[in-house]
Amino acid sequence: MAVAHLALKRVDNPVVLKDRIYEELKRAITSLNVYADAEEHRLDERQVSVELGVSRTPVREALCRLENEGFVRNIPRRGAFVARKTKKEVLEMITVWAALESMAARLVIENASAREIATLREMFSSFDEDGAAQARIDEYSETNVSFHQALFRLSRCDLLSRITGNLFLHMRSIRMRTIAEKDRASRSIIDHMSIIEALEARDTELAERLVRQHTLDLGGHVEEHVDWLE
Amino acid sequence: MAVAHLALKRVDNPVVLKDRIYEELKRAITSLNVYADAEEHRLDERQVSVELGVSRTPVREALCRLENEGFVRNIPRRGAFVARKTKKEVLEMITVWAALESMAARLVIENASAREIATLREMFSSFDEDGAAQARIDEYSETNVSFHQALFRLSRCDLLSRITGNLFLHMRSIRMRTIAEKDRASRSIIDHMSIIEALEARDTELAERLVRQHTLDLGGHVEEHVDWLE
DNA sequence: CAACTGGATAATGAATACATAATTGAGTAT
DNA sequence: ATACTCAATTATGTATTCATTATCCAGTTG
Repeated sequence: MAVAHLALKRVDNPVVLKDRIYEELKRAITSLNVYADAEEHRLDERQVSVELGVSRTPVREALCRLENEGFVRNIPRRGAFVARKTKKEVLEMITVWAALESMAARLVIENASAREIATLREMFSSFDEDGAAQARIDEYSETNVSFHQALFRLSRCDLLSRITGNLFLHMRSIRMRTIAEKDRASRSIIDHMSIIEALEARDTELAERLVRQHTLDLGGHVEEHVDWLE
Repeated sequence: MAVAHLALKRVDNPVVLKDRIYEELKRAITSLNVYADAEEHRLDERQVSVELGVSRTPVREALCRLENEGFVRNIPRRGAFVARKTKKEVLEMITVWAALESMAARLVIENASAREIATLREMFSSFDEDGAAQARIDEYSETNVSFHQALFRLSRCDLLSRITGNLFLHMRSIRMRTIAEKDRASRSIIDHMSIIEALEARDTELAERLVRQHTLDLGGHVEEHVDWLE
């Protein structure tokens, strides 16, 4: 009897409820603008479980994970709340980000091909004219995020990408506001071009310094101008 | 009736079972030498809950958190296992560590007093003679860890400390083995002294570079000599 | 005798039930 | 009328139960 040689793919781990709930809650939490209104966003376990059509158990496990990642704050006997970062915490996130991304820049120079680095430049090709970034600020903001994510991807270090992934989510609402402010976009695009040039020139020290400074500048901006964080 | 103005401290959150179980499991996991023997360490939910005298629910929540922090690997319908890092993952942890600690060095120079920096030097005072570190290798290893932790503490950045705290725990068993190897201790103490001198001189760029290189050297050592990681 | 099939067993994922603590509102007293 | 007390209600923390799935062993067949 001939054994059929089927091209079988390894079956992916059975997706469990708690993971899907985790994903869904994370999506929901990161898409609502936490800093827009003053009131606290409470996550009612029962309500969430009813809305998702599941019991409280997997919801609680998802909330545990989200709490550990800093998206949710759980107060015993009081319930779960969408976490709001203090200004100090935001500044610390930016500091960590600067540390990680400057290391990513080093690794990009070590590991990425000229072709790959060129893709970074191409991302900004449609913003060549003066003021284009400012004019299409939403679109530019997307590109901006993509640029930073690409930097981490090209570093070939999964852990860097993973840690930063959550930092990005935390920073999203904050970033959306700051990047939209006057004169930040044009400044930002100049920084990015300098970074790309340093990468192309394989100048490790320069690239590292530029990346770090670019992010720390954001920190300085937040420090000075953001007053809507406690 | 006069209202007494007592100096009241905010009452600490009621400690809940899942948190204590988390602490206890984390302690137990990080103290067993995962890389010593080949067999997988399985965490039986029922056994754990019976041993701790609680139900499975808080145990599961603790395991969720530990999984999220990378100490436990949960395979659906199979159970929880103590996570073993691959060589790639260890090298990535070291990379992240280098990134964070070199940033910490910058912040130490910004934020720490001369007195505080001096405490770093004092930590090594009892290892002054040549070979002392090598002779009392266990004691030196403790001091070594304390040094790095102190660096993060003096950076005044809680987030840096927190992220690194878990990295340290992950690295503990690995570090214990590598630091004990021939000639690593004396090399290590020289590095540390150079770092302290750079901090004392408030030479940001030098301190940053030395710290990064010290940690990346550990990475290089692991890359080259550690063959007991998959 | 070896290998495959099928059921028994055991453990995890999810749901439900129960206990405890916090909040809220009504009632009463000052 | 205001403020305090106490009880009812509600929601969280934990335990327990149920269901599904993976593993393992025995029986059967070639």
